[in-house]
Amino acid sequence: MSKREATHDLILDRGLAMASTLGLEGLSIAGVAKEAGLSKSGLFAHFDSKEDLQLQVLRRAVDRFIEIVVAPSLRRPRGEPRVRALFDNWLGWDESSAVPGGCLFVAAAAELDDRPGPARDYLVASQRDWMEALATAARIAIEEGHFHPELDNEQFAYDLYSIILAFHHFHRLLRHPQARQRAQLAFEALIQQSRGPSPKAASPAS
Amino acid sequence: MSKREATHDLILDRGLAMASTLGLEGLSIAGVAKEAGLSKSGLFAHFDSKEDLQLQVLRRAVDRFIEIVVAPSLRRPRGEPRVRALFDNWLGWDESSAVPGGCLFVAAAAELDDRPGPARDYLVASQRDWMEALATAARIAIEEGHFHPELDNEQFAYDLYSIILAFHHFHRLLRHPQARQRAQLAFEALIQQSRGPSPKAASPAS
DNA sequence: GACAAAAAAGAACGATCGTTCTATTCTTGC
DNA sequence: GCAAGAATAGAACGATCGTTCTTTTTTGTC
Repeated sequence: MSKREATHDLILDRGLAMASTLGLEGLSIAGVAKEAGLSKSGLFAHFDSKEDLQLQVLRRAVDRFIEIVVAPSLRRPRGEPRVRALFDNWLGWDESSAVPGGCLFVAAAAELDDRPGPARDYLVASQRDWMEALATAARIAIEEGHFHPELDNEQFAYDLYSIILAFHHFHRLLRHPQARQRAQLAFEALIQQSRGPSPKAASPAS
Repeated sequence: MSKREATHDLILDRGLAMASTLGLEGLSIAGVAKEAGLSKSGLFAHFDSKEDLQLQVLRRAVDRFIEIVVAPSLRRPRGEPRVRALFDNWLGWDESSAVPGGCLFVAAAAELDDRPGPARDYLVASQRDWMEALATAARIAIEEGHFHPELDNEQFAYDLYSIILAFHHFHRLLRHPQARQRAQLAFEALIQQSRGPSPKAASPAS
């Protein structure tokens, strides 16, 4: 690895850590430069613009997420065990040293949801990929006979995502001591519900 | 209402709308001033600092949330009807004209979770109040015989919150057309589960 | 170890930020 | 309608922002 690549890597890692606590917009060239032991212009030689830095930090976050969450889960047996691994590793991601300020995607989602541009486009695309990966994991669990055949696997992905988002909210903002336990109870209830007969027939009352 | 109060009110309403799209940190004195038809210094006469403006905008958001979500729900019958009203109005809040950029609390949560200060303190306190209100609504539904007597009402509050957070994520970021329907299906499943025998006994497998 | 190329530093730019000051305009009570 | 006071405008501050330029240092190669 050339010196350029090594420095580039270091910048992105420090930038990712900073962005997780300060947000993508909170990233300042001077701040990242200082953290990486560079001057502003020294850092700037690696990027076309601040927008470019933000985008590359987002890409780095996706890379790390795949390393920490996705890849290990794919090495687990198909079906429910893999779904459980996805959930467990996903919870762990939020406390990973790669993102000391908590999941960057949650922070970026709030920042970018009304700001069009390449960063938003990339975030949306990667989130859709992730949702499809979750739905696929559920579909495999159906094929394996672990989940009920009529389970709505897209709804499963939505429900799983919602548990994690609430965990992030209670853990990071409210510092709720039982956040993880709440998430795990919700997950077990979801698994239970996914095994049983289709609960989709619930008729809206009132 | 004095002129001062009227201007103050206008500033906070425009500030709230701007903060919902740009975030609390994205609020600039110059930007809010322009939106309110004032000069920078004219606006500044109403606030001690930018931090003060942010805090007061947050307070305004809580006031509006109570008007739009909480108060109408409390006028509904105790028990499940009130729980349903809370959920419906909460979904509506995210599309209210008061917050054109989506729920400010979600945006503020991501921004403030690592930034200590009065704004964070206030957000955390108001979120805890809201969680207790949700748990109380569930407890009342138990008392009314609508929900199962052994339902964990704090877990119910967690589950309800998670549905809304996912709705916000899918609706605001991914612009998912079925976001609302997904949220409603999840809500019906939660209600169903809250009526039935306690599902807490799910034993972690694997 | 000299030399060419690559990488980083340093200085400076215009713009915008939050904030403070003084001057001006508008409201309000008589 | 006039004076007193409140409300706002305007100008200016130091700081920081992203960005560009030139100069210096470092790296890798024969």
